[in-house]
Amino acid sequence: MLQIAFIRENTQEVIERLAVKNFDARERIQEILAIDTLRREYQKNLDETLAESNSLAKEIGNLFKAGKQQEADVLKTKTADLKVRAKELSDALAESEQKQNELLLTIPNLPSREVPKGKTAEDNITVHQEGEIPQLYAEAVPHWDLCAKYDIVDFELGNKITGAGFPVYKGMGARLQRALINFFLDNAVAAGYKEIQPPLMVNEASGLGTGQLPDKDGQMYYMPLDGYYMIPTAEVPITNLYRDVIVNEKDFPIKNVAYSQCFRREAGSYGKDVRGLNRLHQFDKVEIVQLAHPDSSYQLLEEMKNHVAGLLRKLELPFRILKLCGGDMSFTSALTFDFEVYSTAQQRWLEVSSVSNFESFQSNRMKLRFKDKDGKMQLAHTLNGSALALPRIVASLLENNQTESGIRIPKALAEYTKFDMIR
RNA sequence: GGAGAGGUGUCCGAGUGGUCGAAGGAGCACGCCUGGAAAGUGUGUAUACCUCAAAAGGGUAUCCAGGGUUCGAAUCCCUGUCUCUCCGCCA
Repeated sequence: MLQIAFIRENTQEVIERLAVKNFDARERIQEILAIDTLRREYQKNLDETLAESNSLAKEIGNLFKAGKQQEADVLKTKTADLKVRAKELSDALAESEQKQNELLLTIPNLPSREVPKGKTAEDNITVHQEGEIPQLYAEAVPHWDLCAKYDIVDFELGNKITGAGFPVYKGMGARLQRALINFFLDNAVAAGYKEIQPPLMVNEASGLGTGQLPDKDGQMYYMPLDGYYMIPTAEVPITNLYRDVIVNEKDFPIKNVAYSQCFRREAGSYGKDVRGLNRLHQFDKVEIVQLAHPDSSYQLLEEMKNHVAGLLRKLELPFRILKLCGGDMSFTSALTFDFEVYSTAQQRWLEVSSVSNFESFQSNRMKLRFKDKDGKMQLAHTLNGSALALPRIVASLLENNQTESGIRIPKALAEYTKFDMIR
């Protein structure tokens, strides 16, 4: 959430930068500013009214003590009017505050100044590419066929038990999953991230904190009986660990890593994009999250990118890094880099990681702050990235490493799987 | 799920319906003391919003949350929520 004071003082800049995200904020901002003026007016009047009745109450108390009943009673009639007025004003204030807040929640984060203009994924900029795209033998097939051939991921069984998008991992498939999770976690811990195991369901306040709500309501699974949401990513519980927290400036950067299953309704997805492991309702992901001092958040974003790149290198996967254009960025992000690995049998790039700096957008929603050197309260910056999401990594590992005699497991990973071929 | 007890500042902890943003302690910060440290000692130590060009200052709110009673609520009443204890159920 953007800060109202910032919008008030930098109205034109806010509108211009939001335009990079293809968000026409002109009308909305005017509306917010109008309510802001009104809100402050109510606040002022209410404060004055309450100040008056506070001082009258004090006087009445003193008169009672002095035994001056009658004089006290006279003042009492005065306070009755003030009370009515205070009630009206506080209702009006609460209403305008709520309205303003609702509107503010609908404004996306400002893109950082280096975000390229653009409307769709076509306009993203490839900033880096490395690794060789392997030459496959003639009968090479996409991963869903490999999954069936080696009986490692069973989509049919998942359909039976739950529904589409909930695969069952079997045998070496299940072991490969477990190996990848440990591989990713170990690498993150070695890089200084503290391992956390969070709840897989969160309450509404947490959804609001990281920005899934109200923007992506409908993309999360919801448990109406208890009012909980299944997490779409560990980012939600992990970042919300610090909701309403004043962290110690000396502790920056705070680095956490969590493995979790992720649940996404993926309403509106269809076609070849959802084939096999390409898009699932339940999947596994290791997520890294950092809380940072505003001065160093972009430096840390680079560090996170390097970490992710290092993982892909160890897995010997060809990958590229995209800087997302304004139109392809998420609601909450200020700058995002996507990592894509090449899936040779599908002949397409698959997104396996998204690394973002949210600046103070999430921390303002969460009231995640720190006291700076001058003793002033400041919002921290939050960052996160996938390191990594499993399904498409598995897809490309299977496809890129398939041979006539089985699927080769990269060396770094074989230490974890305890097998180097899937046969 | 049933019964009971309780939620006060960074922490511990006091609190009678008015003078309580809140005693006292610990912690922390800065100073004095010391060769240095400990001890001792002095001062300070919440957040949000409004007001003010800014700072200083001032106002309002906040003692789990939301309502209510009252001229006045940390204190009384109601609801919710969380924690603890006991019982039940259970991986």
